[in-house]
Amino acid sequence: MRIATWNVNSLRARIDRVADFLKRHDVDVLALQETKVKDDKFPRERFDELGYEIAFHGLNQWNGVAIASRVGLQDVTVAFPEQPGWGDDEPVVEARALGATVGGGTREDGTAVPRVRLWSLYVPNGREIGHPHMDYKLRWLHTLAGHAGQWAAEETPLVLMGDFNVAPLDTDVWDIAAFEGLTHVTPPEREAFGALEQAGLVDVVRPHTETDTYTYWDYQQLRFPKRQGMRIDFALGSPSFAELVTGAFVDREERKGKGASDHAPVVVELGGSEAGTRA
DNA sequence: ATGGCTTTTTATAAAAGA
Repeated sequence: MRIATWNVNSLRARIDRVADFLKRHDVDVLALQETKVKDDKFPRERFDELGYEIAFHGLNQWNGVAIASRVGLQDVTVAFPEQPGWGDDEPVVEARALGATVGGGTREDGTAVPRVRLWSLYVPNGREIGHPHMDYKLRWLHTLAGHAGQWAAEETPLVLMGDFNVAPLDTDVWDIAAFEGLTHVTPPEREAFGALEQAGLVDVVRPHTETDTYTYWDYQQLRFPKRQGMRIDFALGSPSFAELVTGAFVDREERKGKGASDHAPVVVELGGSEAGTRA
């Protein structure tokens, strides 16, 4: 079974790329972020045609998350408990978190599909050090981490996937010196990301990738051809999920060409359960 | 050079991204 996550930076602008990606890599489940589409304009027909069930949540042109699955899609949850909102007087809980349970059935060939509890997450950017959005980002991550331990203790393997907007290691950016005074690499952000790891989650992709593997390259300054990127998109799994993982990669090809998102998809390969392993 | 790119909107300038 293959599960992927991708910040598409507008789903409607890239729906053909998404369809090609699903086919090319034989992806069973895809978590999307920054769909930038309100629910009433979501291109659900495209997923129907491709044979995927789809859950989505978008309030306006900002943010937006979705989960597509061709191995079942159940118990969809919009937002996590106590998810912080954004705004002065009446904070709005933005479209940044969508949970669903996928898999759990049997394939046509009789092999078992692992059952997985999945969250598609789009962590607030933070904007600038000292900006209220940074406080929002930190509260958002710490609140999420406050629930992660309990979720990870459930029987169903858990994975939090998405754009975390934090580069946990200095080597996760192309030049740490160039990030002096900028967001994504500050100690408070790394601590907030670390809280998820302290809750028992592990990065299931890093062990399968090179140190200089990135998931994001700025549209400006020719960052992609210069290989000047950031690793900020992750799949954090519970121990039981991590045991299922047999491989992972970043699809760098998706960042190439006209009409690419500034993020590349991250793909996680799962082996079968005891009941059967897919060939 | 207070930008350089890309997307959205009941647009056509401003916000957001990172």
